[in-house]
Amino acid sequence: MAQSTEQQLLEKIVSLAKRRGFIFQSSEIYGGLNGCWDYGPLGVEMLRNLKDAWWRAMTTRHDIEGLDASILMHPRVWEASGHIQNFSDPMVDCRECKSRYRVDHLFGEMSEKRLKAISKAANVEGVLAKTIVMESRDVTKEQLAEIITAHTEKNSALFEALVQQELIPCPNCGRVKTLTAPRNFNLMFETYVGPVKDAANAVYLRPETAQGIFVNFLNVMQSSRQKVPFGICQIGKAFRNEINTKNFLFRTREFEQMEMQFFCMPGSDEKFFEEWREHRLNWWKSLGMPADKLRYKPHEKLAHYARAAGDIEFLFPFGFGEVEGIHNRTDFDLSRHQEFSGKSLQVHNEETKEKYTPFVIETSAGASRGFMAFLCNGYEEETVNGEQRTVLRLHPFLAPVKAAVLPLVNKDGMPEIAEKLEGDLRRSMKSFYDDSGAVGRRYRRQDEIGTPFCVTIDSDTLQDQTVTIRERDSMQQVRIALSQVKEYIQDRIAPPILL
RNA sequence: GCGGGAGUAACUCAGUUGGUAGAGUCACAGCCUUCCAAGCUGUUGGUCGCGGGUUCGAGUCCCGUCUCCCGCUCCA
Repeated sequence: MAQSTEQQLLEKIVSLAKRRGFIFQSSEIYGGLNGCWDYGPLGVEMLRNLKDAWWRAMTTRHDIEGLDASILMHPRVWEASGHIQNFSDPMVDCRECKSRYRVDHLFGEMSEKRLKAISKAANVEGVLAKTIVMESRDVTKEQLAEIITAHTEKNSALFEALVQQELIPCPNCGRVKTLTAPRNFNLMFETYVGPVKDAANAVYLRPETAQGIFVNFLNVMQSSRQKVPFGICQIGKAFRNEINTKNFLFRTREFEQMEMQFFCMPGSDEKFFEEWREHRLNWWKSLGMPADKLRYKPHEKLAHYARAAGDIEFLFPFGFGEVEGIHNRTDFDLSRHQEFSGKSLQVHNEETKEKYTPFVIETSAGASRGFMAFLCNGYEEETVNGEQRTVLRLHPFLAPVKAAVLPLVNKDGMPEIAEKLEGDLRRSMKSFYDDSGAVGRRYRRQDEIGTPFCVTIDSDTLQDQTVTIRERDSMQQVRIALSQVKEYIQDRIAPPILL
């Protein structure tokens, strides 16, 4: 079957990423591990640059503090956050047509008649009788789905009975009694503290970095002498046991987040949500993403904690995909941690002399996804003088190598001058010395890894101590004094300025 | 988890009815080269994804499995 152009593009990027040392498959010599990837020498430089750009954009503000919380946290954290309840969905398979469903999604297409029959049957089991829903007599699909799902998580007997009574057919093939017993899919990775594997000492690998920020809210505020409104930011790994990984780095089980939680007064939350949404979109643009490959998409269904939410999406070869989520988390998290820990997380309002629980605006960017997005955004093939040129148009701040130093030919002392210059540059930026093959070939090699500047030592250098600097995207050259090279490049690889 | 496609050198791929694993690129060592790659010489590099089976003999046939891509499903 013919592959789409987009598919070929992604494969070319994956291939380049491996060949040049950006991304390798995890444990490759053992056949790989599903959805796990390693960052090679160039990949790790670029990833660090990306994280650095984000870290600078956050922590150079007066109202944001940094944090690096432990990946393992007290298990109660995840009860409070709702992950233990909401991150495990009962799912069923159809034995005949092999379709898979979340239990709560099974009721969407059902007829009123069938719903009533289910309600009746379920009520016999005494499930609905305990709920408020029955008092209003009319059970909506959503309510029924919620009740049965919640019940099924604890005990699957009712669900199985309903299937056997031919009340829940497969929505796809329509056959009855073909659905398997519900199984819980827990999206959190579980491990054990101490050498004994026992449910009593089970802990989780964090599925988001946010909770480390919430539980440290007061610690940070007091030690840094901040006052609401202010934010706490953190970069770190998070883990989700996804059913399916997909699209190279896009959906993986281990990934890195760049999160900032902004604490504010209730009532100011909507204003800060808008501000941060704008600000974060601008950040992506400031690193070279064109407006037509970025969009903001509001969530249609809101999570249990959110009042407003949306995604910043980038146009990947496979279509638009989320690179950052913006959420108004309200006071949900702090309130829950207050409730579960018994510790006050309220702050004092100096004007009204009252205590309140701050609202939180979350900006949660994917470092791994962002990395892939910039790789895809930068990749370009073009024809120059009849020859193909592959170039990674990365923002200079993101580029893994900032400058290559090349002797035009390997004689007349050019290599010596070039090596000395490269040694000087190396102290303040990632640089590379290359003397193999024709200079044009060396330029193209640097283009392929996104090096923004190539400095060439030629015969003029021997005469007047000047060199050429060739810019990656335009391929234009300028001639400047050897002594000016470091300053010239440093001016042009600075982090973007964010307004 | 289901369906489809793929897996042979670091990369892209050939490999005929089952009969001694190949090319180009890349890399490395030289030569050549005075500004936009694919000139010359040489070299390194392969458990043919992995494990079984059939066979005198398997990259090739059969079974299982892993990984990647696509589509479903999933993605609080």
